[in-house]
Formats: sequence, C-alpha cells, structure tokens
Amino acid sequence: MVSIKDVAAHAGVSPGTVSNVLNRPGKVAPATRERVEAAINELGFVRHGSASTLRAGHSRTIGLSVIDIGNPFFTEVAAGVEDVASELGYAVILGNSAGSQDKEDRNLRVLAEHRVRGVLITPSGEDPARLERLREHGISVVLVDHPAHRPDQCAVAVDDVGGGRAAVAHLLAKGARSVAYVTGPLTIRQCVERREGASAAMRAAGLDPADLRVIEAMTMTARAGEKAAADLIASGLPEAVFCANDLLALGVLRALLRAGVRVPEDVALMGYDDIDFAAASTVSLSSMRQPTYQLGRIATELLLDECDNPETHAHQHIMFQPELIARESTQ
Amino acid sequence: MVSIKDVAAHAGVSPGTVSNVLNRPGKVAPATRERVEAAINELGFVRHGSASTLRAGHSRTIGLSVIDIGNPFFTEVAAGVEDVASELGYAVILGNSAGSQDKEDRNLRVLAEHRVRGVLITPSGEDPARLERLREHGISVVLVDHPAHRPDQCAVAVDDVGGGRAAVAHLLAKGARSVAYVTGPLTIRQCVERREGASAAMRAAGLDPADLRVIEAMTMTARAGEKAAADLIASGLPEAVFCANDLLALGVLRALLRAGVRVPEDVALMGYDDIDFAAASTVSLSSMRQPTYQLGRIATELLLDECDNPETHAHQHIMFQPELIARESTQ
DNA sequence: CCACCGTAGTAGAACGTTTTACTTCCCGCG
DNA sequence: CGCGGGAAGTAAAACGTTCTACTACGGTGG
Repeated sequence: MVSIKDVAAHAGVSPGTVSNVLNRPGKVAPATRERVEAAINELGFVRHGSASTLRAGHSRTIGLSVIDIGNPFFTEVAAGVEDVASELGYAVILGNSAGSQDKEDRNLRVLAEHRVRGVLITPSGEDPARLERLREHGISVVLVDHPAHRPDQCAVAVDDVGGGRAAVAHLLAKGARSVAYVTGPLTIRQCVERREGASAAMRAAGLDPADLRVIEAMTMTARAGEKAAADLIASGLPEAVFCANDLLALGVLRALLRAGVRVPEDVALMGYDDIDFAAASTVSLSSMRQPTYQLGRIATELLLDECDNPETHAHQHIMFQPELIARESTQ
Repeated sequence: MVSIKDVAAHAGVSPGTVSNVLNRPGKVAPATRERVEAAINELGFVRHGSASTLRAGHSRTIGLSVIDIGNPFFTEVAAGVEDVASELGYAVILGNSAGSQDKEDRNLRVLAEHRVRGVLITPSGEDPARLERLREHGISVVLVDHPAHRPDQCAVAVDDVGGGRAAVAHLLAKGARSVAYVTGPLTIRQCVERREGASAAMRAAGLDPADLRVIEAMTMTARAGEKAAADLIASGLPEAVFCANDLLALGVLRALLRAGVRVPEDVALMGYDDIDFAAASTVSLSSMRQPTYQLGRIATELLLDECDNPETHAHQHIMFQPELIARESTQ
C-alpha cells in the first residue's frame, strides 16, 4: 500500500509537504505542488482516512439512523442526506433501526466507534438518554422528523398536527359531516398527532371531535387498509375517510371500489405522504405532501454547519408545513 | 476522551491487556477481565475505530453503491445488506450514484479512503476499470444485480432474459397473439435483456420476434407509462402489453382504464418487479417478482465471507430466477 | 534440582497521517 | 552591512490502537 511517505520520497519532499498539498494547497509553492501531485497520480496514492481521522481528531463521516429504510418516506430523506453529504465530501453511514430500540442502540454504538462527526436520527423511541451519550462523546445530533428534545439541538420536523387538521378541514369543506380516521398503531407519534389535528378540525367546524371514528390498524400497509375499509362498510360508511398514510388509503380505496362504493361521490378519501403512486392510482388520491427530500437536505446542512462552524452555529428547530394535494378522491 | 490507557490505569493493568479483553477475551484470566470490563463501563469507554483500523490494517465497514436510492428495488436490497452487516457488526457506508458515473467515482474514492473491507455495487456503467482500481487497493467487490465482470469475483444477479421470456410466455399462454413491450431507455441493461427474453418467448411460440412492438419511454415512471399507453391506443391496441417495470405498467393501466379499455378482457397487462403497489392497484397487476431483499442479504454474506475467510472462500456467480405472480390483469 | 512448558501479563514499536516548532533562504529597509 | 520578517519546507512528536517479543512465575517430569 502506498503511503504519504512513498509519495514524499518519489517527489523529493518531506511527508509534511505532501500533507500540505493535500490539505492546504495554498501553502505550497506551485512548482513543488505540481511535482507532488504528479507523484500522487503516478503511484495511485489514496489517503488513509483512518490515519487522518486519528491524528486530526475528527472524521468526514456522518451517521444516518432511520426507522424503516423500506418506507419511501425515509428513502427520500436519505436521498437528500446523501446528496448534501456527498457534495461536501462526507460519507454517510446508514443504520436501519427497523423500529427496534436494540438495533438502534447497536447502530449508535457503531457510529460512536467510528467517531462520526454527527448523527442524523429519527429516533424510534422517546428516550433522550441514548442521544445524550453521543453528545458526551462530542458527536452532534440532529433530529429528523421529530421535534427537538432540548433547546441546544437542531431538529427538522413536519407539522403533523397541522397536516391532520388541514386534511380533515379539506374533507369537511367538501361537505362531509361524518369522518373516519384510519390510522396505524397509536404508539407512533405521527399517527397520534395527525389524529389530534383531525379532532381540531372537527372542533373548528363546530362538530364534536368525539364523533371522529378512529380505526386503528396493526400495520400501515395497503392490506391493513382493505381490512379497515371492510370494518367501515360493515358498520356504516362515513361521508369521508382520512388515512394516516397513503398505503392505508390505497387499501381503503381498493376495498371501497370493489364493494361498489363510489369515490369520491359516496365517500371522499384522503391519504398522507403523497407517495408517487398516490397520483397514479385509478382514482387519483388526495394527499398531504411532505418535503421529504428537503427534510434530509436541510437536516444535513444544519448538522454539517454545526460541525464545521461550532462558534457561529445557531441551533434551529425547523417545522415544515405539509402541503395539501387535492386530486380526484376528494373532488 | 477516554482511551484504552485510561481504562488500563483504572483497572491496574497494561493497555495490551485491555486490548486483549476487547479482542480475545479468552486470553485473559476471568478475574482480570471482569476488572477491566468494570473499568470500561465506569469510564464509558468507546473504542476508537480509526485507531483500530489503522493498526489492524482493516476496518469493519463495507460500502454500498446503488444507482437510485429512491427506487424501491434498491431500497429492499439495501435493507438486506444492512441487516446482514449489522448482525456481523459491520457498518455500511451508503453511496447513491444517481446514474452518474462522476458521482459513482466520487463515492468509490470516499470508500477507498475509508479503507472499507469491501464494496457492494450495482455499477451504473459497463466500465470494469474503476472496480479494478478498488481491487488493487485490496478491497473486495461483489456485483449486485449485475453479472460478473471476471471469474475471480462474486456476483449476484437476477435472470432478466428469463424473466422477460416468462412474462411474455404467460401472456401468450393466455391467448394473446400480438404483444407490445413498453420499456425504459434501452441503454439500461435490464431493459435490453427483458426485451431479449420477450423476443425469445415469441419465437418459441412460433411468432416472429420482429412483431414485438417496442415502445421506449425516456424514464421508468407511471407518467411515462401513461404516455406510452396513449401511443398504443392511437396506433391500434395489441392484445397484451408487457412493461419493463411496475411503475410503467401502472401508468399504462391507468390510461387504458380511462380510455374505456377493459383489463384484462381487452388487453392483458404485465409489469416487472412486483412492488407493493402492484397488488394494491384497482385491477391488481401481474408482475415478475425478484428476490430483492435476498439479493442484498446474499451479496453481503458473500462479500463478508470473502473478507473474513479469504483462503476458503469460493467465488460464486449467483443467478436468481424471477417468479411470475399472476393477478387480475392477466386473468 | 534443573530444565522445560504453559499461562498471564507487560513493554514498546508500529500503523499513516497531521501539526507544531524549527530551519533555511532570500528580500527589503534603515 | 546587519537585521527583521515572510515564504517554503523539514523533522519529529503526537493520535489510540494492535501486535510481537519478552518476562515472570508456578508446576511438572526426569
């Protein structure tokens, strides 16, 4: 393996000069710099990142810990993260907690061992202690799609209460007076907050929030949505259905159409997330769009700013507003 | 920051012994080991991965370079990779080439600097030279969803020719005699090979492969599928349509239904990939299922076996067969 | 009683960078 | 002519592990 010493010998300079060419090219006379660069190319030298990290005391690596890499939501976030990181020469270590605290802990430990510069995380539980441990090791943490645990910390989230409110307000504005909320497990923060928003919209329209019919599915999949729709049909259809995500909504849509229920004439329907397929479905689906890619980009920019400019960095709590996309299912 | 020396001092042993506790606990007397472990917990020691990598000469990190992290296909692959890596204590560095050779090059350089143990890659071009450079640096490479470049290399792929053949054979078996192939850019290997398979199926059924009507879309999205369907309608519908992926197929389906064409009565329709939405669509979509998650798992297992057992490791070229999933769109 | 062995642990070099303090050399100025 | 100072580069010490060679010590067999 060719090291900085080999390059130095080949170019007739000292290792320190090679290091300077690599890290502060301005400090080296043009002629020498060219000689060193030629040597680097000739020998095919690649800097040893670990040695550099060890000596410099910090790496050019960040960690990304998500709850479910299979969910298009997180995938888009990851794309935003990866783009920014790659633009700035940072590597991204990916961790998928798959909803398990154990796995999340394992991943965080790996990140700590790698002395990552910082961590972007959508925490799977509500225990801030584990993140405190990272901070004690000098690793910055930015929360993604989650409100901040504390003031001296950056967080980027989307207003789920506001999203739920807007969705149901839209349904009510279309004339619906009875609304059902098909949700995933109510252990999930997002599901709970969207319900709160839904209730608020009912209240604002002069309806009793207690009349919001809540159907809780075990998973947030299309199949679970079909089952929920069967429940709805059996117990009497509402005029509108609001689903906690698009997969549930697509399942509901399918079951309703099969049962001969017309959408939106008989029942209006809203999803959440605005995944690609929402627009492509046979009756195109109204949904709440979240700026997922931006979420990833901005979280990463905040994190790297916090790492690279610790003295000027101002911690921010950013709350995006989701955008209502009205399509055929609520015409 | 607490180092191995602090732990050693606290436990009254030498740093070497702490290292032994960490890496070969069997070599240390139980009493001493416990003392050291207590010190580790008390001080909150976390091993410095870079120092370890530097001295040991290898890291516990692998690289994953994919073409499009937004595509559910790669997402599932990534989930498989992450699961295996995490089980074996490896970290995964994620790279998204987004179809650009430049970005892929940048990512590979970052991986080389990190001295990753190995790289899993779905190459975005057909230039094996860049991968050769990794091998020269002692980094193993396993190709994912791509046939091997050379015999002394592992590769895990899915039989796209076979998949195309099976799909079209299925359409022909349902009685269709004229078939259209809606594909993405024919610069993409998968699109080309699926077409070859389609042609082969025509030939096998005694039809002229030249009669396969090929519609090439610029992108592989639902919107592009809708446009392709408009072309088909304008120029006379075939009895069956085979699409190079599910997103295209969903777009075709939607456009056909809107135009009053019945599926499958008037036109039979097949997609490819069997993404979740294929089953959830209003007319559920027949598709070719690929073992994506397994692809990621097995590729990672091969890579780590190659790294950890270089002497016993046997290079493998694994070719999965896709599975035909018949649903309503081809009943 | 001595040579030998195995076990448990230690000392210290090494890994490849970065960085600090230092040396040269040359230029301009009083 | 001497001196200060900047520019360009060097030597060597770190960074935190791992690993090799070595010591110490008790037990065992001849």
